[in-house]
Amino acid sequence: MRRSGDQTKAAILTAARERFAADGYERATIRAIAADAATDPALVMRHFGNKEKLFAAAADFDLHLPDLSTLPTEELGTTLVDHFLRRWEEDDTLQALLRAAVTNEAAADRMREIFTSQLATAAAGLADQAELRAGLVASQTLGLGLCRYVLILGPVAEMPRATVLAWLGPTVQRYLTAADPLAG
Amino acid sequence: MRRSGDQTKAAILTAARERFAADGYERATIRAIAADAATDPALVMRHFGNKEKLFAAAADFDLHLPDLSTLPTEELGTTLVDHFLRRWEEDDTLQALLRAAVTNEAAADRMREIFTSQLATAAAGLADQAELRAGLVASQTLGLGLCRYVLILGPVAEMPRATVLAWLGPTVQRYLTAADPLAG
DNA sequence: TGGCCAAGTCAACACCTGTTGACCTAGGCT
DNA sequence: AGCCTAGGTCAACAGGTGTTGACTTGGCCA
Repeated sequence: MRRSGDQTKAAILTAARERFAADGYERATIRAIAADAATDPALVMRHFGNKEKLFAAAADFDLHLPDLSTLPTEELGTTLVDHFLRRWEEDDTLQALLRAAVTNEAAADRMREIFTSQLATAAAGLADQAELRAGLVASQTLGLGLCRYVLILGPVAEMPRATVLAWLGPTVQRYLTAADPLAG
Repeated sequence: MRRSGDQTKAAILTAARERFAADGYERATIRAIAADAATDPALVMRHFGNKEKLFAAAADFDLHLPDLSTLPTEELGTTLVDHFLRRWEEDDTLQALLRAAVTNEAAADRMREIFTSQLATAAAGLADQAELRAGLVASQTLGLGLCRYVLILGPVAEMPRATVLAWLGPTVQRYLTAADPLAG
């Protein structure tokens, strides 16, 4: 029996996400991805054109942020941190994106779009200076993802979920809703 | 006139730091580094042995954290954030280290040592759970460096220094000195 | 002056990369 | 049956990589 085109394409996509997440853009080779998907490098090219487009397809990502305006104000920060943790864990995509973004301009562009536009849109309506607040939240949540899932810094990686929420929740909360500390 | 061995060695080291910082470990090639240092790839090998050792030499780094116990308690956070900003800006080393650490295990190891041991040592004496607090501070400061200097997220990269200090200072301060929010 | 050694040059190696094009083959269609 | 096409295989390409070894050259010392 032979696989359908869509089946192989999906297998390639999954393998690509795993490789990009584990190795970054340049160390993830088409040959390795093809081998993981039990297929031939040439088929990868036929399905996705070239390595850049394969990455673009594998790293398609949306934060799927909840509507923050319907939440009780005091739970904002914790809810958001919890959401980020789940987004990191349920998928290899964010890890692939971050590992690649550090050396690949296309990946960096996508990160900018995600952590600037998407976050700023969600932050709008809570307080003024939505973009600045989105940037602050990005700095803390990306730092968490970097330390916990990419660099695997002992204390951060081993921290129980509840501890992360208890410490970072208030930080994100403040970034989103507190008054500008420089005003006045 | 011919350069001394030490002069070329130093030129190579500088070029290597810049290339590793700009391109990451795999995209920074010995040939490019040699060209930047106006020398020959073979000389790079003679001076440093191989690429791994060259990176190790180029990414030699110490946070040089101030003694936190002598500081007024309420300035702890701001002082530390300011110190990190300066450490990122005065040198390409931290950027080289972070860009490489994402795909290179040796670089990741060094990052772990720096942002776990060095920070935990400085945090000891301020409160209990020094390692946990070091991890929290690492997540915020590395996130800041990542967003501001590596990914260059608009809002974070353009934020004036004073704004960074005003927002992140209190966060770091809390991570270092506040009581465990889960206790009791 | 002649010799010696550090410093620099050059060409090649073995290997790996993305990518291409020619080829084969299973299996549903008329 | 026989064809046609989607799916798969294979070998090769051009280019770039870290690394090596043999060679040349400049400048100091005896």
